[in-house]
Amino acid sequence: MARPEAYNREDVLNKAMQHFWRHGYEATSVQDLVDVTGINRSTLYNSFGSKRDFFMSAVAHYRQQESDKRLNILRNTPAGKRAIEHYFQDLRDFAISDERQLGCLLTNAAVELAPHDTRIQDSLRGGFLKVEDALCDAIKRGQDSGDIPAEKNPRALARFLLNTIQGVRVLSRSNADPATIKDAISVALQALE
Amino acid sequence: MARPEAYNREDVLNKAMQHFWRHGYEATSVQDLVDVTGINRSTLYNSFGSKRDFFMSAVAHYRQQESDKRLNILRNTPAGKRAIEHYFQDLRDFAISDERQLGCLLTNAAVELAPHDTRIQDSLRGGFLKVEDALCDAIKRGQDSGDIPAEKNPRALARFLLNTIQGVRVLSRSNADPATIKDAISVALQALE
DNA sequence: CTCGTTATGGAACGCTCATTTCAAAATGGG
DNA sequence: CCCATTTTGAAATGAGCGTTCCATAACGAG
Repeated sequence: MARPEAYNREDVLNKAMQHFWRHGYEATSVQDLVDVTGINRSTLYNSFGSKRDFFMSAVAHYRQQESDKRLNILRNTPAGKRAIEHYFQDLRDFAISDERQLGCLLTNAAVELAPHDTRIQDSLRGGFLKVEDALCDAIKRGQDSGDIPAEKNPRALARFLLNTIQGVRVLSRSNADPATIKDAISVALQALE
Repeated sequence: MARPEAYNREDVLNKAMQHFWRHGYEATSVQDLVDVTGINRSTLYNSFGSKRDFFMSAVAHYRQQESDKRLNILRNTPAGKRAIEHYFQDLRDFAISDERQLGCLLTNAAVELAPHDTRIQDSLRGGFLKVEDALCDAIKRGQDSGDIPAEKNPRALARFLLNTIQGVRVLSRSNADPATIKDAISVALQALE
């Protein structure tokens, strides 16, 4: 009953997300978004709202595509300790091969925008909490099966691991020596012993 | 033999640093810098160069004022383990009382700019390496005095602690729950046992 | 007191920013 | 086949960006 859209929403969101991920929010102009997504300015404003709205959608898209993909490793591996080791192995492999220095969109956005935008801050803290909770569940599974010492506080351990993840995201975005990242992760995982 | 400067260089650098620290690079305009430092536009360009140059100077100023201040805790406490504990206690106290969500200027700059500016990236990596080296020295002192297990790899441990610091900087900038930061640090320090 | 030198104030530069406007184009139901 | 509805394209908006320019002010040396 009306003219159909000439673009694919998923595709556009993905391209915008990639650009924000690499360049950050402020350094990305609406013109950049027009160029990289291939859609028209009007289409952008009609379908995705303001630049800030578009960014929020890109963050949500990231949480669905990238974040959840990695969280599922954590949730779908029954053995808790193995789940965590697998998760950090993936994190390490991505970090040391991250030649474009992407880091993590959520971490990047937190550092750039969290102090000035509570809407984004809340979304990001929600994303971090999901990771913390998934880690905590995995730790408890590991304790139940005897792979992780029962006397450890699972919540504190999960928070520590979340903190370690954030550190790795910063280091890989700064183009740190891969050995630094490897060492940081392998020492961190000693906390499970 | 010529007109003297009407401003104090240290004072101007300090005010600019504070503003960049809180707002980041891109979100800070030259007009903001003029307003916050009180100096004139011409004076700014004559004495500090471009906005990017000014930012580099602010980062250098931060490394001298803030970073070195904390590094001296690490270097001046003879007992290595105590030095590290004291350093992290300071980090924790700052992080949980960091209501303005400043985080660390070096970390913030790394996340925002490192992938796009090798000049800044090199400066920041240099700053991180100084922390890593100071931690490594402190660990070795702790091992010599028997406070830290001798079988631990001091370099790997130092890198792990550096990574932990970066994580804390991200979490405090995101306005994380203080308990999260406390847990992350106290579990991390178990690595010295 | 004057002159060379440097700092200052403020206007002006051209450009890019995020956002809006509006007519033209493209559809499917009646 | 045409009309109601929505998307699309391109131009325009005004504000703000980083940077430059130049006349004026303020000093120390001679």
